[in-house]
Amino acid sequence: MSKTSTVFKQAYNRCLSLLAARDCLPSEPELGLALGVSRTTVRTILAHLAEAGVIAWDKRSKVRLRAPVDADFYPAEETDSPAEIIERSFMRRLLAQGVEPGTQITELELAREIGVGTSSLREFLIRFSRFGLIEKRPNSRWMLKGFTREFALELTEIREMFELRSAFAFIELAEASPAWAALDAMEAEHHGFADAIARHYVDFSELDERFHRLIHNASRNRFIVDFYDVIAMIFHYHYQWNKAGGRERNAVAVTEHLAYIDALKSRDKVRLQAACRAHLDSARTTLLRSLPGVVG
Amino acid sequence: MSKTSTVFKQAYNRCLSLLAARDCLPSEPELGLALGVSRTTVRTILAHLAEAGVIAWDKRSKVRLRAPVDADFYPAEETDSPAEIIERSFMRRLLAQGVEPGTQITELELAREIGVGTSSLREFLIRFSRFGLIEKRPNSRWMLKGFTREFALELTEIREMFELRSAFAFIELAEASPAWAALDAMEAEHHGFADAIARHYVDFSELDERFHRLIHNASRNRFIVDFYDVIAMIFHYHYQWNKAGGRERNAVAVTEHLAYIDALKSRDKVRLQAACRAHLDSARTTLLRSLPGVVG
DNA sequence: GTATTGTCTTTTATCTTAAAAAAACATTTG
DNA sequence: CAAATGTTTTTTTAAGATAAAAGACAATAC
Repeated sequence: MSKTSTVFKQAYNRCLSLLAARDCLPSEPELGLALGVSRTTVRTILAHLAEAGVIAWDKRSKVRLRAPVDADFYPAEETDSPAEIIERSFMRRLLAQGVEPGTQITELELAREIGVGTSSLREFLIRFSRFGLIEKRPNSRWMLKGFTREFALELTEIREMFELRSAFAFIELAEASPAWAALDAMEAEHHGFADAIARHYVDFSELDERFHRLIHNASRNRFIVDFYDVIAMIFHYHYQWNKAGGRERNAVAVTEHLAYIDALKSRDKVRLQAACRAHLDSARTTLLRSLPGVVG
Repeated sequence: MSKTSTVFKQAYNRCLSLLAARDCLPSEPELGLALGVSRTTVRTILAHLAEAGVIAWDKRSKVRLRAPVDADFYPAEETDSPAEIIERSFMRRLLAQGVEPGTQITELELAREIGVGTSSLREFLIRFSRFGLIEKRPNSRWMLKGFTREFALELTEIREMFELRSAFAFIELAEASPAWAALDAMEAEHHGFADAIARHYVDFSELDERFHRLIHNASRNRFIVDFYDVIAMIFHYHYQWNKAGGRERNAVAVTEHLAYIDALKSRDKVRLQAACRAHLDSARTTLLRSLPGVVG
């Protein structure tokens, strides 16, 4: 087969949502910008919308004929690209189901099980190998190393080095740096969470990631910034399937983040080191406790 | 087309070299181990050797009929896999010729220029992207970030963090650890270089890499160990095409390594920090000085 | 009976191909 | 004539095909 049309389908759905609130659509380049796709895809979308009777399209005029209904949207199963499907099912195997360290995997077999071509799977594995959880011997199979206690310790060791260094870089930023404004905005968001934590705790991981990325960006070092991808990936999937104690965990994290933000604003290195360490320590403890096979 | 037979050709050449010194060959599994290939490939090699009249092969007996001559060997152009060809030509563009930061590259065009298929090239670029020199926007091109001063500074910043930490981990190793014996052996090798540096300076980079990998391994952290791949790659190619001052550079490095080794053996943290820093500082200076467009 | 060889099966590396999506170029419209 | 639309070309994504290489199993030799 060939390239899937998931880009089109996702953008089509987004365009339908857009149409719920408007009665006409902007120019093709503008719409492309809004949907994050090329004009070629925009025109495909417009053609389909016209065919579905949602809009009347004639050159510059794209007028809504009727409000979009649920049946107009492409179902979720069709909007995921093979790359996304592979990532999710692979991470599920690795983190949710848990695999024995040393398990070997073959590209062909895994591709068949997930239902994608070998090339997509192969590219995913190559991309994924930088996370340190799999390894390949040339002309031979991939070896799963497993999400073990050792992995978690090695990961957090680097994370702590990088985050501490980034935090120190942060307080050296000029007063006028947009990072300080972003920090203020995040402080407000955290207070919002502290108030209504019970209702929103599932969404905290997104704020958590944005907060730590803001700090890491202050390092102005691509290796430090990129390494956060590893952490984000692990935390994203691991906690998604391991929600035990999520609520209390997040309440603690919000408090620690607020202390951390305070310390950053004080520009006091001793306070900062203490606040940062405190948060990283509790993050490590939480991660280790959630691992299978560890009594805690 | 299909998989290339470079594994066979390389192993065939190595087997011919082996035959120069022996008058018969060992069992198939043993030979496979010696050549680093599977028995399937061993049997292909034996069949070809027999056909070329180099050996007489009948079951367990593989007797040499004549000494291999130059014409028996596969030429160098045929023994490189597409993956190796891609790596070399890509690195040449990037480091030797130097590219403007921000240059965009298309997979298809580059594949045509190098003379390989798009999938091989694509896989290389994905693998290479972890080095922080290229970046990709989905459904669009790759962007070369260039081997700039910023890159060199970001790279050395991490390198210094990791190496210092590894060096401290090294002196905590048990007396019985094989790493100490390996360090002694390397010290001797360094003394060999110090004596005959003029003749061998081109080979120093190999010893340099082994030395630093020995230190990094003491960290027992896969992220630190893996990161040395980035450094090794950069140093390998960069100095290969930038030999100016190589001789003096290596003489200095040997002296610094010996001081570094001494400091490790003393297990004195203050001395170690000084020796390690001194070497890393001069490595950084050398790298920065060799960059184009920097006066120094 | 263990190591070696002979045979067969599976898997990887690589190229080719097809459709989707982007990008470039040409034409029209306000 | 600048911004939009119409058209064509190029490039990426994804799957499939094929020979090389690895791996597994059966048969043989010492």
